[in-house]
Formats: sequence, C-alpha cells, structure tokens
Amino acid sequence: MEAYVGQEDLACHARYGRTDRNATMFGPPGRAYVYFVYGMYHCLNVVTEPEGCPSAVLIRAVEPIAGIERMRLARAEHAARRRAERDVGATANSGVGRVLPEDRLASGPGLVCAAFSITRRDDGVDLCDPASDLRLETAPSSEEAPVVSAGPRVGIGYAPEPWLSNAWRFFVADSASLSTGRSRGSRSGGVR
DNA sequence: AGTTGGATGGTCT
DNA sequence: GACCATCCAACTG
Repeated sequence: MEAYVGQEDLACHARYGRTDRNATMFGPPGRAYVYFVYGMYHCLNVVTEPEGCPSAVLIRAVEPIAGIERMRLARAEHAARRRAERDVGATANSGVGRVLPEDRLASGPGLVCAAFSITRRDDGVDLCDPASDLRLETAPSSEEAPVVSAGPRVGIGYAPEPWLSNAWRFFVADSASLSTGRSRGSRSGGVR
C-alpha cells in the first residue's frame, strides 16, 4: 500500500484541489476512492482522513486467501473483455491462457481491481459497513503481525522532491504477492 | 533477467 | 493536447 497525504503531497491526486474524479477523497474516511487510469485499469484506495482533508491509501497488492478461483475467473474475464474490444475478428483462439499462479492474481493495483471486479461504480462505497459487498474486516487476533518494510512510492516520477523519495510505500517484507513497479528498485529478493 | 514500447481513454492545464 | 498512482509482450544479451 501507498499513502497519499493531502494537497501538499505533490504526488497526490488532490494536489490541484477537488474535482469530480477525486471528490471521494475529500469526504469522510473509510470509503473507497476508485479511479480509472491508462484507459484500461482501475485502482482502489481507502480514504483515511477526516472530511476536508484529502488523503488515501492505495492498495497496491493483495495476498489471496479465499475465493482463489473466483479471482482467476474475474482476471480472465477482464482480459477477455479487453481482447474482445480490440480484435474484431480472430477471437477463436486465445481464450486459453495458462493458469495464473495464486501469487500473481492481485500483485498490482490494477490487478487487485481486476481480480475483485472493482470499477468506478464502487467509488464512494463505505468499506466499514459490514453489509457492503466490498469491505474491510479486522484480522483474527490469532494472526501474527507481519513484518512491514517501507520504500519510495511507485509510478510518481512527475512529483518533485521530497515527495518523489518519501518512503510512503509500505509492504509485507516476505510476501510473495508484492507488486512489481517499474522505477526504483525493491525488486530483488527471490520472489516467485 | 532486465529493459522497452504500445495500448487506450479519462482528466486536467 | 499532454499526461497518467499500469500491465504485458517483445525485445536484448
């Protein structure tokens, strides 16, 4: 996950003020801020600060625990839909992709939304409401606290220092489901 | 194994 | 009209 903190954070979507797209970030905490990027992917955030203080946490990756097949199906549907929109003909073949490894089902912000079928329609959903389809739940107390590491945020090359290098990306150090970002490099440990 | 280019459309200067 | 909180395929070596 990555923290985006207020209008002063020049990597945050709220840096130019409130717009139709980022309005949810300006609202109460605990809601989903979902946006559309690069013409094909969605990204899920959790609003974290009180109303009027536009901050959120981007969910960059998820370790699948349950509903694995459901996630595989959603990923396949997402890919198929994109293929279908592009190719008008020759759709006969490529339906058979190789089976996605569990570790890669949601190992990126766009993939999280593809695996959970999250779209802009989920923007503003109350993630703390137990009745919500999309929601946060507290971990069982039996669960051991993970070791968390921090590093610079991914994909914000447009931002000036110190925002560019602030270690506001937090990740479970030994997770096999870490997202693979392009620029700076925490990519090394024997993931895979 | 590491790097590069292309797809694709909403959003904002 | 440029940019983008991305991903994957196709390269290179």
